[in-house]
Amino acid sequence: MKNVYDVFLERGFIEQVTDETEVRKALEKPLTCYIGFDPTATSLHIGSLVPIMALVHLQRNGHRPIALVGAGTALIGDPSGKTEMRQVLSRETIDFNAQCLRKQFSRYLDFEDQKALMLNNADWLTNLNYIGFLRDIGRHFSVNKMLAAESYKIRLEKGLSFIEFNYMLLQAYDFLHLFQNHECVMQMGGNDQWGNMLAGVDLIRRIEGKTAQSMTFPLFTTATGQKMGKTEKGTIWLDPEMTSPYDYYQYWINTDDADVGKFLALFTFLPMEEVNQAKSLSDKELNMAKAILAFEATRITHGEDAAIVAWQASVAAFGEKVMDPSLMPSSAIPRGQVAKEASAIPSITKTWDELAQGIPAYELVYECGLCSSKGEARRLIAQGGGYMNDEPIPAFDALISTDHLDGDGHIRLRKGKKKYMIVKVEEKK
RNA sequence: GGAGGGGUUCCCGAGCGGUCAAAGGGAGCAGACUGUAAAUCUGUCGGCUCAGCCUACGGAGGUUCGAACCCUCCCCCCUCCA
Repeated sequence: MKNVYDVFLERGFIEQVTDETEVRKALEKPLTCYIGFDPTATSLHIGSLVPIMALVHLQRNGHRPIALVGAGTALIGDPSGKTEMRQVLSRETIDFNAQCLRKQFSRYLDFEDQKALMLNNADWLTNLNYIGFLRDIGRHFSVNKMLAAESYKIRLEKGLSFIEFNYMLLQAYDFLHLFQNHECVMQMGGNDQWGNMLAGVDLIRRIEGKTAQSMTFPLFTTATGQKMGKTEKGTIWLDPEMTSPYDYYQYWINTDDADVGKFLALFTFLPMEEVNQAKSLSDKELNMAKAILAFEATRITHGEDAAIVAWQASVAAFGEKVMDPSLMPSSAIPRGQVAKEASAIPSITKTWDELAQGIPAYELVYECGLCSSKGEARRLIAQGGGYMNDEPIPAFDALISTDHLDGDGHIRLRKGKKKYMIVKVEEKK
């Protein structure tokens, strides 16, 4: 079997490693490796997908991943690379979030028979005794060194409170705790965590006299320099209640050209030989590759059924697309003719009577959520960016009524090129 | 605790008594061009019952016909000193 290290390497997961040869060697045998996740919301978002995929790769290759929910450390807030102190969340909120994340992880990892573990650092951190902690752990840390750390630099200019300054000690302690109690010898995480992770490796060396390893992932931004998973609609969450599978799919299909290959490697399990095809694609074919990326990514997070519905909805909204069967054949995306299925396109329902009277276009555009204010809706339509059934809406106050229903009893509203909304009507009584 | 400097619209940042919903930039949105991408150019960019009105310049008061701009108190941030 291939060494996971090489899988990580060829798929672009690696930014820094403590010791490349040692890590590769260690990964020849099953080992335990952890990644921490912050329970700052009830769902993870696309930003956490790289670490999640890394855990899945580990498990698939016979290792034991630990997903560590940082309910304890979230009480402190990591100052690394942040310009300001983080909003402090209440204990209750954090605990609730931690519970939600547990469920979420089960979609990606198999927790049967301890094949993966999910732990919460509140279990050991909240019981620490202050004096004991200072004497056992605190004495191993040099303030001089910490002050020099890159991750604190920004904050030294703007102010760093003592509570945050301790974050590094706690994360290091986590690693030590997992090392001692769960034979965890490696930590992975985003590159912004490098300093905190090294602190853990260091602590293990000082206290246990043993070597642990860490590895960081690049912090991905899109080719346009945006953070992964942020759009004008807000964060792209992994929870289907918070971000619908259709929106999730659309996020991926809007990937920058330059990112398609990279993302296929990171966010799908397609074999690299097929992923590499993407590099030579352009125009229509590249768009197909984007559809495959979107489909596969949606499938991993929301399941195959949801992915198929999203793909059909996309076809319904943006037109027929027949998938070339030779393109990335490992993908489960349906090939050939695709049924158009509009049900995943967001919709609102009006009663027959309401619609029969006619509703001014800007009101309807606002009401269905395409625009966040009526003023914006007016401007949108006045500037020609509002469409009904693929025709520009002639005036902002043009009346939309039952006359505009199509054969399926739908009115399709569109904002710009990509944002669709369907207005349905209740059956006439 | 003391001295000084600050807090402006999503972000940065100008404004320092009326012409200020507030320059400029960034982000966002739309149009043109395209490939549901990028870049570029154009427009737009607080809300509404939209030629008018309402809400906004850390908070609360005050001066004034009129305040983001002046005064008082409070809160927060930064720098230096303890």
